[in-house]
Amino acid sequence: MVRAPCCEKMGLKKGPWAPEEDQILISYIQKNGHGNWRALPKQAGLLRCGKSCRLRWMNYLSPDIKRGNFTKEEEDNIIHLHEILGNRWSAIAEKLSGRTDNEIKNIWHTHLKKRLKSYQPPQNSKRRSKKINEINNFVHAPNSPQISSSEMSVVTSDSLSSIVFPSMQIEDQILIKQKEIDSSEYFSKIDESFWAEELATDNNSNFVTIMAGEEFQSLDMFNSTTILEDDMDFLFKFFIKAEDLTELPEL
DNA sequence: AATGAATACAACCGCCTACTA
DNA sequence: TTAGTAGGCGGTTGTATTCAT
Repeated sequence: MVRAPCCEKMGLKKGPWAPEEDQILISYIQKNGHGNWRALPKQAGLLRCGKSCRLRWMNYLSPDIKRGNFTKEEEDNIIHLHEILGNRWSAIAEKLSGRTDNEIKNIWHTHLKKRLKSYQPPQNSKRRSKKINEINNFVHAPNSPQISSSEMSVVTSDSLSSIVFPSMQIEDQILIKQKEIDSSEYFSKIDESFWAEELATDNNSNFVTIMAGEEFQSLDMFNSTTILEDDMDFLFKFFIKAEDLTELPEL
């Protein structure tokens, strides 16, 4: 099947939008809405293709769009969501009201990527692989310890309560969490010398609980008890974030 | 002041998916 | 079931602006 080009007709305008074109588009949509983007330019009297109109409205003209510079909080939100969602810009945009996927994509490429340059996850380290094996072996051991109710109460009653409720999606947990910490501080601190001391599973709820010193943090993130390399990346970063709240010793 | 490099961001391109006839 | 279409998405490009020399 051959897809027809967006702008079949010759003479349709491309490039930056003129203020007059913006005004025509705004007026038309305010009056008639935008049910059919393909038909819209003809009905509105614009020499643009429907796709171009849609893009202009969605990314620039819509009244729902928040203009102006990104706040520090918004930038932190993007960084954390990108850790979870990757380059799914529209999914990230859904979590940031008033910001478009295009805008978020742009700010990622121009600002935020650089901010994270200092953080390099320990990809191929022997220590890292060994630790993952240890953890997986531990998790699958028939006599894996169970989380006691007293341990769980520690998890859910202190400052970490917002990130451990099993009914919440992990993205929501992060969204709450990210409001409380400053990402620029901890990314530079990460190195592979910092790991959980022990790990235990709750077989009933698929919880993974990391124990470090006197503190316990629980992550409702695995549907299976196998910890994969990718999970570990996430777990690693997540744990570092949790560290900010629990005041673990300096690295 | 001139100019080349770097940056910012709006807009486009092409692919994918959902929907419909 | 299949072909065609519209809308949505992520990657990329083009151009205006800012910065550095």
